[in-house]
Amino acid sequence: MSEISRNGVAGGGQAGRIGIGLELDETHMKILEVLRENGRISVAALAERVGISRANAYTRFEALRADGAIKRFTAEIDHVRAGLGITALIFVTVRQQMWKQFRAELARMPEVEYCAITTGQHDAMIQVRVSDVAAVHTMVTDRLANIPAVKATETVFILDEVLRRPYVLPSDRAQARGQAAARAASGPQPGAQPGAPGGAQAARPQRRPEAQGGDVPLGKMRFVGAAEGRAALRKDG
Amino acid sequence: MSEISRNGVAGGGQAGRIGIGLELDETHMKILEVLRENGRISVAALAERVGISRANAYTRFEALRADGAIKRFTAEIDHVRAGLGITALIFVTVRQQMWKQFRAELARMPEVEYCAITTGQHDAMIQVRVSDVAAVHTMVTDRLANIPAVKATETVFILDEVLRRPYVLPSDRAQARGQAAARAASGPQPGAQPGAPGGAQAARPQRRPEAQGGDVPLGKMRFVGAAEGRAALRKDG
DNA sequence: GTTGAAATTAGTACGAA
DNA sequence: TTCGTACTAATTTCAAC
Repeated sequence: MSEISRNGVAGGGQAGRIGIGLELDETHMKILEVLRENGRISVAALAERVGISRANAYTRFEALRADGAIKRFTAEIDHVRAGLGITALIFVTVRQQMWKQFRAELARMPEVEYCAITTGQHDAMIQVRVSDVAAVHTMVTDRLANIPAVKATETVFILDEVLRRPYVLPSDRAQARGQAAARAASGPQPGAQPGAPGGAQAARPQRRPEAQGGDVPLGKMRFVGAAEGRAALRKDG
Repeated sequence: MSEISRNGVAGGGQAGRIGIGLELDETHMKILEVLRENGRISVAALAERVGISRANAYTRFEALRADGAIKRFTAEIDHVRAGLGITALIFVTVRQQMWKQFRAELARMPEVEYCAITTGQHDAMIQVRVSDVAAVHTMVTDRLANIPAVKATETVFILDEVLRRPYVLPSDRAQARGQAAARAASGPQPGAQPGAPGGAQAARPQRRPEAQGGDVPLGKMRFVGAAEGRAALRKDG
């Protein structure tokens, strides 16, 4: 189990939760959508936007929080303004049976913002934010190199973060499918507004765009599977 | 300019902001730290935790928001509970001079949660969240393959998200450095609390841990530079 | 930049549909 | 379950210091 799944809520008290919890209906999803785009909205305003009563909104809000469907509320910071203008991805190959140590060491590195275990050539990807490129070098050669669990690393720099979206819920999907189908009929629309949330009340046809013939030869697409024994390694972390 | 830097605040009105904006002092940083771990805290409680008056907290809070240092407030959702249990990373090689189109198409794919332009073998990394593995396949072969800008892709699956931290501010760094130095003197402390925010008032010695002899041969560490002409390509997106 | 008081709003508890 | 209302507590705003 990951740290994320173990302690979903920072500072919250509902640790060790197991089981499916509550079933999320469409109203729950609407609440999550609103909360993702504006985490500081008042419950009263939330109720109005979702179209339910205030009391109901309070009940569902608390349920989502307690259930863990909402893990936490956070402010997205402009890292450049905060003095951490350099972002890098470090792909790490981890020595077998040493995941636990790797994770423990990760927890001690505050410059690590995100870490995921992946299939493919490497075992994990970590994202770090630091003040300058020298700090990346220090991070990799001094900090990561001192972890016995780390077998090898590969570092790339992030030049630009094009997109970071909070609109990732199944309901968006249906909407996009409809838009895509419409586009397929009417041609491209370059001026589309990517992040505009206004479509919450819009109709969401469920048509799916059919395959239209690719520009990329399928041979150039690689799906990279897990390295040997990766699945087993997940358990001991 | 990326979408992120162009429209920092979702739904906000302060678009098109240029320039350095306000200088962030230590109090601003404290505010950001608190807000990252609890985006729904009241300004009154925030003032108390930071150790300033309410009026001051309101002023600074608004300044940070208007300046764009706080881009938005959002709720972190448990994607598994929300029905999007599969996360994948797709590394994309983009055809030169077609970044603009690539970005426009990305904006139409709601399953894309994050996209960054990187140095290294590929040009961009996108993170997608979908309901099942088949959807990843569909996404890559049907959606991405139809974008002329996409030359090639490589897909890996995320097996587990070990860490997602909101505690990424320069002030954390000094604290961690002090901890690291202390550890170097007193031995490892496996039971350390990674995400515990309580250390806000703690002393932050600025000592840096010196290099202690690596376990990883330096030859196994790769820093991957930008592909040819990448810097130029950034401008036209 | 701080404190204190007024106005507004948020959160809670209840009965009714 | 959900809604509507009334009640209590808290927050935000605005003033003077």
